[in-house]
Amino acid sequence: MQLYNTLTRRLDELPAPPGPVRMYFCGPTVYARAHVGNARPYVIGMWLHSWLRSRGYEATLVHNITDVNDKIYDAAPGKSAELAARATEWYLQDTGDLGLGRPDRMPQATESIPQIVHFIEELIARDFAYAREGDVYFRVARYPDYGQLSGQRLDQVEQGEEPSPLKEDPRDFALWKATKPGEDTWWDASWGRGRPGWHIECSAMAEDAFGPVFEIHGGGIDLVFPHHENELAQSRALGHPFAQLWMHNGLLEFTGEKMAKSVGNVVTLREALDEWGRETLLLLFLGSHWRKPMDFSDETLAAAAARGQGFREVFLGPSEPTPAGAWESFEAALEDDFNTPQALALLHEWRDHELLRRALDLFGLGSLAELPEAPADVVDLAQRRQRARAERDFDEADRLRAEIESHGWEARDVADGYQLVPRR
RNA sequence: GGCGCCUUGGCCGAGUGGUUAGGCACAGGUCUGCAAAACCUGGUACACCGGUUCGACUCCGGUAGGCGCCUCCA
Repeated sequence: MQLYNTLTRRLDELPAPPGPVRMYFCGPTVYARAHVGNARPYVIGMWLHSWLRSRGYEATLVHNITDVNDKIYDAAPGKSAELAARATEWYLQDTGDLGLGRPDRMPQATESIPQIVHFIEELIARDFAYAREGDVYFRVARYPDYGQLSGQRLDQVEQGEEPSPLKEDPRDFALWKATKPGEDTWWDASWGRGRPGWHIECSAMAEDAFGPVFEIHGGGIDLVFPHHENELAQSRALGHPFAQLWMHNGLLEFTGEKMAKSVGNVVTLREALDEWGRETLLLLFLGSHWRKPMDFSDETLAAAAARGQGFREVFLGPSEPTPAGAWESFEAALEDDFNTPQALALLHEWRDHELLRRALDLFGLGSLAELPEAPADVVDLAQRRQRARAERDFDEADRLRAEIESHGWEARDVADGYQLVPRR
C-alpha cells in the first residue's frame, strides 16, 4: 500500500499488514456549521480506515475537534463555550449523516488541557519554549529542521501583521495565550491563566492517543504551513518521531475558486446532504483523487448522482459474473495512492451483485444495492396498470403511469410483469 | 518575492515511452403497444514552445494559465 507523503515528497510504502496503522486527521474548529469542504478529510480518513481494516491492518483513526480558539471567541463573545458545544453537536450530526460510521476517537481540545499543559512544560524545560507575560512561545531558532515539511525557507517567509513584541523572534508561534478580557474559557498553568494555542493541541492529542510515533497524519493541504509544520517541530523538538507519513487532501473549489466565506460561495455539509443526499456526495468525493482540488458544482454533483443511478440499475438487473481478476484490479487501484477514481471506474464494469456490493460497502455506499419498497397505493396503481395493459387499454395504462410518476415512482415493464423504481 | 501542486476529448476523470480507460452528456440502432432500463454503434484528446528518442500525451527544459500556503488564520 503506497501513499503520497508530503514530508518525503514521494510515494511511501506502508508497513505490511497487520501494521498497525495509526491515523490522526485534523478536524474542524467548531464555531459554525461545517462546510462541505471540511467533510473531505473526514470522508477520506474513514474510507482509508475502512479499506485498511479490510486488508487486514490494525487501523485506528483519531479525528480531533478544536473547541477553543480565537474564531470561537470572536463568533460568540462571552458565550464561546455554548457555541463550541452546539457546533460540535452539528458536526457530529452532519458527519454522522454521511453514514460512514465513526472514527475510533474524537478528542476535544478542552478535554485534553492537562496533556497540552504537560507538553508545553516539557518544551519549556528543554528550552524550546519560553513564557512571556502569560503567553508561551515556541523558539523556532532552536529547532534547525524547521521547514522540513512545507519546504518553506524562513528567510523568505512573508511577514504578515505586526509581530508581537513579546516574541523573541517574529517567527516564533504561540503555544499558550494568556486570557484576555471577554474570553469566557480559561485554564490555569504555572505560567498563568489562559488557553492553548492552535498547533499544540494536535501534538498533544495525537501523542495522547498514540504515543510519540504513529503512521499517518492527515488534513487539508492548507494546513501544511504553518499548522502541521509547527506540530512537527514541537514534537520532534522533544525527540518524538511523530507522524511518519503526511497526507494532505486537496481543497474544494467552486468553478475554479476556493470555497470560502470571503468569496461567498460556502455550502454547508448540512445543505449539501439535504439537497443532494449522502450517496451523491460520497460519489462525488470518490470520483476525484484525494490529493487533487475538487470542483463542487451542480454539474459535477449531477454527474455523481447519475453514477449512483447507474449502480442502482445494475442491482435491478441480473447478476452476472465479473471477469477474473476484477477484484484484484480494484485492490491494485486503491493500493496505489488510494486511487478512488480509478477504482470507481472499474466498478462501473461490474455486474456481479455480491462483488459490487462488497466494494461499495467499503465506501459506505452499499445502500445503492437496496431497492426501497413501493408504498401500497403505488403498488395498487401499478397493478391496475398491468390489468389495463393486458386488456390493451393503453390510454388508461399511460394515464396510470403518469399518476405513478406523480407519486415519485417509475413503472417499468419487465418480462414477468412490472418493476417499480423510485424516480431520482 | 518564497514554497508546493495542477493544465487530458462537450463536461468530470484515470493512465502509459509505441496498444480501448471509465463515467456523464449527445446521436443512431435493437428491444417495447409506447416508454423506461439494458445492450450495440459513433470522437485517437492530452495548454504552448523547444530538447532527448526510431518513436512522447507519457522523460528533460522553458513559456503561458490556474490553485493552495507564506504565523496565530480552516
